[in-house]
Amino acid sequence: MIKEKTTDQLIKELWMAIAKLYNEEASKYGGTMAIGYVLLKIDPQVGTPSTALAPMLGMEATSLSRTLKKMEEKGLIFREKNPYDGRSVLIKLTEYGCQMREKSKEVVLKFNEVLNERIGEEKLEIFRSVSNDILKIVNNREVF
Amino acid sequence: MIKEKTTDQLIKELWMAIAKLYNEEASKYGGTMAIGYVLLKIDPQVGTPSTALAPMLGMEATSLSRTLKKMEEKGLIFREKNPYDGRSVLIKLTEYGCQMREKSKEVVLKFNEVLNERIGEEKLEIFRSVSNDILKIVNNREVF
DNA sequence: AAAATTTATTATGCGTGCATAATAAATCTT
DNA sequence: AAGATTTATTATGCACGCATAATAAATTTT
Repeated sequence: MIKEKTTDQLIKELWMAIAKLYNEEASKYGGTMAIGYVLLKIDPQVGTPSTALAPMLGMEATSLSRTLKKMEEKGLIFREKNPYDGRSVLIKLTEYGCQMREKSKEVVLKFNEVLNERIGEEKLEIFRSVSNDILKIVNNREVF
Repeated sequence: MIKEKTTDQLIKELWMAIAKLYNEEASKYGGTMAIGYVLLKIDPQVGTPSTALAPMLGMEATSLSRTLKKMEEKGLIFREKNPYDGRSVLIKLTEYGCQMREKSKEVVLKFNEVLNERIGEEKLEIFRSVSNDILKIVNNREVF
């Protein structure tokens, strides 16, 4: 029997809790967590190439496709042809999308602000550094 | 624009990466991440009351229901009536379930062992402590 | 004991990510 | 320019968590 909570499960619970909180906040103005994350990565002035979004979000392009479709249906974004590469597309925010982006930004900023206050910059920096180290170990498959 | 990666997104990416890794490992012997986690919480000798499982896993009982059903279909567990509380049920491992539990245990132990080696106990302990602090802040809704 | 309440479980639907396969459009070869 | 290849996007299905509502069974109240 594994007595104390393992680190992996701790990370799982932590992320699930944050996701739940973010979804609660987002649902107050008709959004979702995933949409909020995407909004934040779109440049409100000039837009962002669709190909750049997935890497920025650390996720697969295929996973993004559905979310972008929903965002288009909700009137948050529109697609503009990139004259330099006809396969890629520029994702741009609508006026409504810009407003929602601000809401998402507030939530994320507020949350991270609270973390800074409550945890303290020093410990939080160690936490972030260790997170990055684990991420590298996992992504480079240095475990199995 | 938020320049550096926010802590929440770091946690998201970290968990997604671990989940992916665990799913890869589990799929090698016909399992899944979620099933692995449940298996670990079931006492191989005397079984575990179904009501105790969700809290141990830090998840909702309703979320567990489907996974338990699949585990039953796969022949990993069976349910035994609890004579002391007819509403609750004792979840027990089959022989096959015990074997799979060992496999899951190996994966989790190995992963956490590597973390200890590579990160170092001291930094890892800070990481875990901060994780718990953030978890409390989020679960107590001390943010919004 | 019958009715009301509590508690455990299941059903259903949604959101979100992954993987694989299929499309579609551009680029490269010849 | 025609065909082959690469690259971006979408389609589909699975896993997994949540929420809400519906069931079912026990416990408590009367």
